[in-house]
Amino acid sequence: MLQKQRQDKILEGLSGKGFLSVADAVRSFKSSPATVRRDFAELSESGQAIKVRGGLKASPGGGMLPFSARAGIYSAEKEALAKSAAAMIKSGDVVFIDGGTTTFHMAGCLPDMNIRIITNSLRLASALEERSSNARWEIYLTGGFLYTRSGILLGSNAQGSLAQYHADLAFLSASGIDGDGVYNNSELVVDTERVMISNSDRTVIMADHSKIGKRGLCKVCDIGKIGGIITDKNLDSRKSLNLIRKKGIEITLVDV
Amino acid sequence: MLQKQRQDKILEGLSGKGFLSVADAVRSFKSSPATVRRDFAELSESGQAIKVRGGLKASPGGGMLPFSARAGIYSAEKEALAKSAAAMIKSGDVVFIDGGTTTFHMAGCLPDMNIRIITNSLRLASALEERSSNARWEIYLTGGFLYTRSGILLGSNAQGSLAQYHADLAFLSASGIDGDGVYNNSELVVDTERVMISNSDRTVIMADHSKIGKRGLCKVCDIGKIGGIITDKNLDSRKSLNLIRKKGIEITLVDV
DNA sequence: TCAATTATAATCAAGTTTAATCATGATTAA
DNA sequence: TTAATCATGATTAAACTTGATTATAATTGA
Repeated sequence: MLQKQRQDKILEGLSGKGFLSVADAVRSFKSSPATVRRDFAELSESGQAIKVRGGLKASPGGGMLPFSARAGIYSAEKEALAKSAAAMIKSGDVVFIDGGTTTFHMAGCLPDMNIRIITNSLRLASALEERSSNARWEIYLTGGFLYTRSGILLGSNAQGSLAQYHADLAFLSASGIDGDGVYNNSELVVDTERVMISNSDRTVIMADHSKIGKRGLCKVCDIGKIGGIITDKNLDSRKSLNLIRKKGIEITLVDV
Repeated sequence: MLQKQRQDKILEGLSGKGFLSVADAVRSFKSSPATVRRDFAELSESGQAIKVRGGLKASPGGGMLPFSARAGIYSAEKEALAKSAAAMIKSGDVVFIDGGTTTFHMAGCLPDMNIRIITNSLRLASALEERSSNARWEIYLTGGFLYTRSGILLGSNAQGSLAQYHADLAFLSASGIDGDGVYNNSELVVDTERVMISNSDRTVIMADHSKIGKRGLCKVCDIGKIGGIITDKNLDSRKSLNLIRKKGIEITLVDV
């Protein structure tokens, strides 16, 4: 396996579990400990993860896969979720759109209305820019530090930028959601998401079925703060969903 | 098989898997390793993929910058000015880079050092992001309203973001420059440029020969505020340049 | 605490990959 | 036709990656 390929897979594994031991990596990649250590060292050097004794830890800004690696996952579902989310937007609305692959799909299906879009995703802004020549959109991007693997702007500057706006709707991704709260894997992402939630009238979580009933590294907010959830019908069990519904959250189930 | 055909197929394969090794490509296309490498190098040069040891990796943008960002921007002069500008940067520097096609070229030639780059150009940030996996850069983007024709962030939010930083060097484009001052054609652009100038130790204007001795709609600043000018040697007349030199501005003349 | 265990960093040789160079044949323009 | 340009494949020296080895450092548990 190519070196870079292996390193991307390491980051992928890391974003799921938060930690990867040298021994596990040796098994998964059939490489020698020396090679695994060198990979860990490089990823740590370049700030994409943190080397600790015995293995590699996800960095605080991590939990974010290389965008290209995630973009393909469940894309049919994500596309459907995005369509459903876009349908909630009315002319004149101001909307926050979070970074992440699910929300990214909204770029392709936002209605041609008078809307203002505020995002911290470089990718989303780029994609919107391409389509915007015919559309009546105003696009605002937050400032901040660019996390180059995910194309998201984060940090205090991003939060400060967001705090200057108020939106009718906020569309957020999540790595997990259950009857208790909403979760995501990166601390820094969570920080900006909290600002979006508190500065918008209604928050909608977009999460494909694989996220329902799961949790993640960081809790974004109590489930009560959420206005609605959009997910797809490919759920294994409706148990977690019913728990969420009991809390009075509006759930939109999408056919794929 | 034709070169173009082969490269298209390479990109096709890449979008599915994310990786293509030299060895695999040699098998699929029945070409020599040398040819495959040349193809990989070209695709990487043009930003459509990323060359890594052993093969080719899908670009983090999942594919592409906005088409307009790639098309018709290249020019040998701008490339040369950008190289000369990049050579001024030292490790540890904080640099402002203005939006504009000349400064955009710096994305391709910034040195692999520990530098922090602050820009209000979405295109530049996107281009930098694609190259940043190997480099030690920290990229900051200003917030603000996205001007979709130019991919630049402007407005009070952009100025406010910029005002929070201080840079060693600021690289600015201009639509004109003479013995009196520096000029640009958009008020909003000029507003952000003024913030860059006042918040940096040294301002360098990047302007090809056609801009020397010209003016523009808005005056950005007095010529005295400028630290240096980078231009090319294809000047018709050195008269304006001498006027500028008399004011004590350092002028870098670049061969094309 | 100390010794046993485990993890790491440094070094080296073997194996790969790469960039640079050149020669060849195809294509195009003068 | 001739010259010029270009894509291609072969060759080779240099650069890089890898796994093994070994000495050093950190952790563990009695």
